[in-house]
Formats: sequence, C-alpha cells, structure tokens
Amino acid sequence: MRITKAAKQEMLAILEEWYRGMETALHYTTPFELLIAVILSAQCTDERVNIITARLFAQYNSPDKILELGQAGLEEQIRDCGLFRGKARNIIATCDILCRKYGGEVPADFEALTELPGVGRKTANVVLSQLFHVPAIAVDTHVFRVANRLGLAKGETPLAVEQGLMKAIPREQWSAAHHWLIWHGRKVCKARKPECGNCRLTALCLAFNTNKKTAP
DNA sequence: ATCCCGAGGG
DNA sequence: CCCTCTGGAT
Repeated sequence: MRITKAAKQEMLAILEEWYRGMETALHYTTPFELLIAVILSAQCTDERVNIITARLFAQYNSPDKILELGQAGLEEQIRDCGLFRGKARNIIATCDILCRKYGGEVPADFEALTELPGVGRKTANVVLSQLFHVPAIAVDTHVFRVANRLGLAKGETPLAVEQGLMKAIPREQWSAAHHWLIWHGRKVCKARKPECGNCRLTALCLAFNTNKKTAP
C-alpha cells in the first residue's frame, strides 16, 4: 500500500490545522543558546534540556564564557541530560571555533555549521530554519517515526525521509511542517504507545490502515 | 526494557 | 553498515 499525493496533501492540511503555531519547546534567547540547546537535546527530552540550560545560561550564555567554564565545569552542569562527556567535549570545541573563526557568532551556513563538533545534519537544519529562516526539514527521532508511520515519507535513514518530505511538502511549509510532525510525535503518535484513538489522521495513515487499525 | 528534537568513529 | 556514548522517565 502507498499513500497518494492527494492523501499526503490532506494529511498536511490536517496537521497544519491541528498544530498551527506550535514551535520549539526548547527555551532560548539568542542564536548561541539555541545552538547549545539543540546539541544538548540528543537522546534527551526537551523538558530536561530546559532545566539544564536555565541554570547554565544564567551564568554562561556565550562561547567565551563557556570556554571559561571549561570541560569539567561544563560536564557538571550538563550531567543530567546524558551523553554528557561527549556533549561537553563537542560544545567546548565548538565554542573555541565560534570565538576564533566567527567572532563569537553562529554561522548561517550549512557547511560551516556541520563543521562544528557535535553539529550534524539535523542540528544544522534546526538552526538554519529556526534562526535564519532557511527552508529546511530537520529529521529527528519524531519526524522520522511519524513520517514513516503516516506514509508521508518512507525511508530507512533520516536523510531519505528528509528528501521524501521535501518532495511531499511545499518549500514554504518545510520549517513549519517539521514542528507539526514533532508535536504529533510527542503528543499523539508516540514511539511506544501511539494514541490512535486521539488521532485525526487514522483514515489516511499508512500504519493504521496496514495493521488492522493498530499502529506499530 | 525502551525511548528522549544525534553525532562521531570504526 | 555497525557501535558507543549517558541519565532520566515510563
């Protein structure tokens, strides 16, 4: 079974109506803060990242201040969000590059961003779309799962799903659709126990209609 | 036991 | 492709 173009457009219309205006759950006040928050969000809930960054940014809200804090100090601050040694190492290295190469600012360029340690394709796309209004679809765990379940974009890798979504969604909606899919994944189309009973998309959903009315 | 707005290394 | 890194929540 496959999802028609018309069905995909209908899904997007419902998602837009449902999640209109929903944006990131991460708290930030500057580009630098968003960059760090997104790096910290790997394998960690946004809610927990917000707890950590509230404390961290109160004192250390710029690359030079993070460098002042140092590896051990940063590890202590971010310990509770998991993967803390690698994240601390990457953030320190990234802050060093930001200071030396970009005057302490966050570069608005995909190649420049992905050269920063700890910044991969997903984080770069979040920063580009959210900070610099570049059309991009960041595929995280929620977008990947929801797009595959719905049949909006099938793919075995995040890149394949990203490319499928770019075909299925008008460019001007890329950044917004990223947030619709995330919120749908967080609130309804959950990884472990999807709430199909609360979903407005079941009539169109590939997984729901393939698995005899029960999403995997 | 599995998942959370992944990335880097082998 | 695979594996590792990691604490907290369910």
